[in-house]
Amino acid sequence: MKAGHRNVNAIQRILRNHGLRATPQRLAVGGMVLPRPMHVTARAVWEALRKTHPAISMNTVYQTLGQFEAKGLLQRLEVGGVTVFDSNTTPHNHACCERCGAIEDVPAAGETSGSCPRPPAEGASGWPAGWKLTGVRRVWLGLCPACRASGGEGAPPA
Amino acid sequence: MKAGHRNVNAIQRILRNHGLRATPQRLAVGGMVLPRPMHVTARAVWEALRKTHPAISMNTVYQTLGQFEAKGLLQRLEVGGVTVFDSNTTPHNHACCERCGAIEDVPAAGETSGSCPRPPAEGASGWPAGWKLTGVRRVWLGLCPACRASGGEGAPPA
DNA sequence: TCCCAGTCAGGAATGATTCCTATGTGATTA
DNA sequence: TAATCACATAGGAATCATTCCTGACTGGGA
Repeated sequence: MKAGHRNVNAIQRILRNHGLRATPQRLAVGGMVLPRPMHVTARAVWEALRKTHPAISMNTVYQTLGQFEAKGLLQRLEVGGVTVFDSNTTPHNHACCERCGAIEDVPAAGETSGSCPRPPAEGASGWPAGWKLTGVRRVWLGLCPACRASGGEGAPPA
Repeated sequence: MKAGHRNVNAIQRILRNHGLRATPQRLAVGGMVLPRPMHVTARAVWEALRKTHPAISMNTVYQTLGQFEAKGLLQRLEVGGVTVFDSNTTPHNHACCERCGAIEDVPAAGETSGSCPRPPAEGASGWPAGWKLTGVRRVWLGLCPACRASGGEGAPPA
């Protein structure tokens, strides 16, 4: 849970490698989201960081997350009407719980190989006429294990 | 362009069949979005209907669209950070222009049959452990024909 | 040490969506 | 046809996420 110096140095290196100044705020945001794949909202980051950086503003969090996204360190998702940042930037899909909003990564495997992370060849059947496709987002909808277990198969969200 | 009586009657029938009162506002919303597949935002509906119903409120539009969605007459999409309602409720995918935000339906054909509109068999490789999947949303990202033609292959959104 | 670009915090502004409430209206029943 | 009631509507306030603006601050190079 506690970010050691090794961690901080690693984040610092990542930021500098991407042309970003390693400010305390950015190190804090990076130290929270970059070490492992996770999904967070801007608000969640802000609330978590206020414990260690009481003065940090939402503005800074949004700006920092936006910069991380621009540098390819994060991926922005809009799932279930919520904007979340995903620190897993490899091609993959997501499952979204329709009851609690939980999001889980789903590997792109198990589908027609290459059909998910990359668009099909232009002109293939089903290709929207005239479009230039560059990527695809796939979101599975359903119930997460917790909601499924709590008999939520039809119950409304909490 | 002009909604004839035949059209109004058809909408009226649809509403009643779905247990909804056929009020003028609902007929107006339904007459605009139901006759043919289209993608609209709540605001677009509101602005269009103000011409014929100057007093209609956003509240009513949101509520009506929400009811249509609840009855399965519309499908709600969140694409590119915008909420749009799609009157094509058959299983299909969407292409979204990253420049102008245009949305186009993409038939589910041309992919592994059954892999898109329906989730794979539970337990298949790539299935998120413990989840109960009920559906999938796939969005192709790219450039629409218009933006592509206007040399927008790298230009920023207007 | 001075200067400058990049950062930051705070607050205002914007825009979508939802909530609240009094009033209006369609459908049902007598 | 009139009375009644539940459902709908309009209007406005409230909420929430996100962005914009501004002035102050900071680290690094000249």
